[in-house]
Amino acid sequence: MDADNPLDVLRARGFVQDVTDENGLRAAFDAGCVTYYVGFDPTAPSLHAGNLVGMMAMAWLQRLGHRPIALAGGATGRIGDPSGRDTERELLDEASIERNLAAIRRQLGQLLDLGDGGDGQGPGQGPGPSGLLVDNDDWTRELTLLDFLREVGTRSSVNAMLARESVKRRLSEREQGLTYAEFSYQLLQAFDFSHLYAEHGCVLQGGGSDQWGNIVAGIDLVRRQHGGVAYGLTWPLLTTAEGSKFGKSAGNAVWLDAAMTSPYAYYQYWVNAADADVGRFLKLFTFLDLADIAELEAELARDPAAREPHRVLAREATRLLHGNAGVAVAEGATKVLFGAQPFAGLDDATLAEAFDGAPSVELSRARLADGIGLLDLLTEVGATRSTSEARRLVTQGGVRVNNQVIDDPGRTLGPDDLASVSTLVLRVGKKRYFLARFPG
RNA sequence: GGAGGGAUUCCCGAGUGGCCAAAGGGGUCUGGCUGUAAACCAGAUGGCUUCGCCUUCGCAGGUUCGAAUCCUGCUCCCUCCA
Repeated sequence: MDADNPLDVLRARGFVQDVTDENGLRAAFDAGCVTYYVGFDPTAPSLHAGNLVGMMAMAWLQRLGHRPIALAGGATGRIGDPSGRDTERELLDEASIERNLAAIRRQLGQLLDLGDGGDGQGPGQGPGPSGLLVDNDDWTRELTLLDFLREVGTRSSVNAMLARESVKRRLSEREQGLTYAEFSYQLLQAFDFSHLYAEHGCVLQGGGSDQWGNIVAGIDLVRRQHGGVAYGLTWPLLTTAEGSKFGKSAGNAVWLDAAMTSPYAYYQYWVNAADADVGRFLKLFTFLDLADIAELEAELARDPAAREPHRVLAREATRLLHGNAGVAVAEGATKVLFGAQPFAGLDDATLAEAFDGAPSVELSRARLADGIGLLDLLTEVGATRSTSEARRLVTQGGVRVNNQVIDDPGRTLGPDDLASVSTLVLRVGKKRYFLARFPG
């Protein structure tokens, strides 16, 4: 067995759920540079942690000498994949999709060399040739319905389409139904694959395991339309050890955009990984050697309370996205926030750095002088959604001002409560911090 | 086209005239324990100017001192028959 085959590398790290033709793909990898693609939906203003699996898989393959194509689903994103979702996706307007595409391009560039003028410093950098970022809107927009029916429609079996699990489920659920657009999604995605095969010699599509059906549809179309051989590879859809969805923190997505999820919050997400997930995540989301990871896992077993492997995971994951500067800020803030000593008498700059990324609100100094109700402030800062909720939290002892518990819902805050010259630190629960600034 | 059944607070799901802001479970949040964990324990979970008041039980009306509960119409869904 050839330990250097990309398939083995990916499998050893947990990226492989299923492969269509293992021996064929293995041979293709051995034979030379394989062009592969992974699709990303431009339905959000940023990619999120859930997209990392695919991004890392792509980066590994590029490192091993193969050529990535990132496909932004500018066209398919306008329809919505019915796989794994119960309701039809809301359609996005053109402007948002354009904006989202730009973000995807930027973020993928952090891990991959897409040869598009990005910084090219991505850790995916290796012997592999520069990749490509394409938008399927480019070849779908001009396509007429008749062309599509002739090229794709005549080569697609409705019987096969109906047999797909995602379609079957929606058809049997009378409550939901399936629109024609959604039904056609698999053909559009298949067409993407076929197009990339013809244009760029792309012979491999990767995706989450929920994409299996769509990928297979593409492989079929490549064969029927071009007589070509193509492969598919899926990775597992991650859930955390607690069974919750991977990449969600307090119900919110963990975004890759620093403006949406600060480096500190991002770092915290990883530090908070469950013990049972740390090893798996190290393999998936860092480029550390497997041997080093094995060592970390042993360390975790030996002394779980130290949580050193968690920190390594957080540091590496944060570095990939936000660089060393991001790591420094995140670790600095973590030290202050979770350090033993109370942070009294700090200056604004220290506070600002420690809390970089914590939600903050600027309020007028005059209001502070007049006295601001604690409940109102909690709500204004975004910690709570209503005064009632704020009252509950305070009464339950879940609120701290400058790290000191205040359980009097009638409490009014004034200038004396500032932690520094102009900043007041609110903390809800164990780890949620909010800042109120009162510039003088 | 005909006959039944159903729509309840974030989700599931009780509730058939006052004791219902609405059982129970899930989820979530807070507190305790701890390792910034898991498990476990406890409390909370519509809003507000919070010992009280206001708005919620598919939508719109009506009966009643009083309705999530009864009546009328409407919308949507399900099951069976044709």
